[in-house]
Amino acid sequence: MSDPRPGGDLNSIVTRRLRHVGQRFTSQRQELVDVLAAAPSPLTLPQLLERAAGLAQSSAYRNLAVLERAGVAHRIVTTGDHACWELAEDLTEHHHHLICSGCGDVTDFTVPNEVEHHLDAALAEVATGAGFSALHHRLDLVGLCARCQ
Amino acid sequence: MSDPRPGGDLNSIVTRRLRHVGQRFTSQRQELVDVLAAAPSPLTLPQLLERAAGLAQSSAYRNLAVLERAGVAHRIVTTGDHACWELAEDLTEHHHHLICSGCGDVTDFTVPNEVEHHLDAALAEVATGAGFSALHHRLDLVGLCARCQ
DNA sequence: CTCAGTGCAAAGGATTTGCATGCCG
DNA sequence: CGGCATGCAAATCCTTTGCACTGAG
Repeated sequence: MSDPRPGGDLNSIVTRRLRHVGQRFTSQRQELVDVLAAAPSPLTLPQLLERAAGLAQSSAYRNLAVLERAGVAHRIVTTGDHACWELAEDLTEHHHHLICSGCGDVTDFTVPNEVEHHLDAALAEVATGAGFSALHHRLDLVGLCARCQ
Repeated sequence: MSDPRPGGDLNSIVTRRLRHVGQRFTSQRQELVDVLAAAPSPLTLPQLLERAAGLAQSSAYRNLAVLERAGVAHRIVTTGDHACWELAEDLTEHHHHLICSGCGDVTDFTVPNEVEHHLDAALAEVATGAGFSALHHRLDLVGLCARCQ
C-alpha cells in the first residue's frame, strides 16, 4: 500500500541488480516488477499473467528466473500446484506468510521486532554450529484462513 | 538416533492412525515408515526408493499419500525437483530445517524452548488477529551447507 | 470370494527449452 | 550488425492415474 520508497528508486535498484548479472531491464520485466510490487501478497504465475496482460507464459517464467537470479524476485514453493512469486525481501520488508491449507492462499504478516531478534540470535547460533552459512530464514504459519474454516 | 519411543509403540500408533482413515498397515507402508524413522532428515522419493528396495515408484507415491492422509507422514515442498518426506511431527519432535540452496539438502535442527515459546505466543496472536486457525508453523533456515560454500 | 494393495505403463500438468523472429544498443 | 529478448510449440520430468493382477482376511 503506502510504499515508503519512491517508485523511481525501485526502478533504479532493479536496473542496477539486473545489470549486475548482465541483464537488461526490459518492459516485460518492468511490468512483472510493477505487478509484484502492487500485489499485497505473493502471486502465482496464472495470477501474474492475469494482471500483466499480453505476456507469454514462457517469457514470464524466463523473466522471473532472471529476476530471481538478479535478487529482485523471490520464488515461494507452496503445497499448491503453482509456485508463488514476490519481490525480494530487501525490496519490501521482512515478513512472513500465512498459508491456508484449504485454498492455498498466501497472506503476509510480521511479528514484533523483539521476537525476530530472539529468533535471529537463535538461528545464527544454529547456523554457526552446523557450519552453515545462512542467507535468510523463512517462517510460515500453516492453517485455515477465515473463509476455509 | 536414540529413540525414546519403543519401536513397537510407533507401529501401533501408525496402525491406529491408518485404521482411522480406513487403511491397513501393509508391509510396504511399514517399510516406508521404518525408512523415514531411520533417516536423520527428510527424504526425497528417489532416496526412499534407494533405501526401501523393491518398491514401485507409483506405489511409493500412493502409500506416502495414504500415510499423509493418516497423519503419519508429512510432505515438505522444497525448491528442489523432488518433494521431501518425513514422519509427522508428533511422531518425532518439533524441529526445523536447514535448507541448502546449493545442493537442496535438508537437515533438521531445533531451537531453545524459550525461543519457541516466544514464537508460539507471537504467532498465536497473529493468527487470532487474522481470523486464521493455525495448524502448525514452519521455520526454515535457507543458506549454504558446509560442503557448498 | 472380495476388495484393498500393487506394479506397469500411460497420462497429467507445471515448468523449461529449442528455434526462428524482433528489437535494443 | 550482434546479441539479448520474445513467442510459439515441443520437450521434460515429477507426480498421478487406469487397469489388470495378487494376496490378505
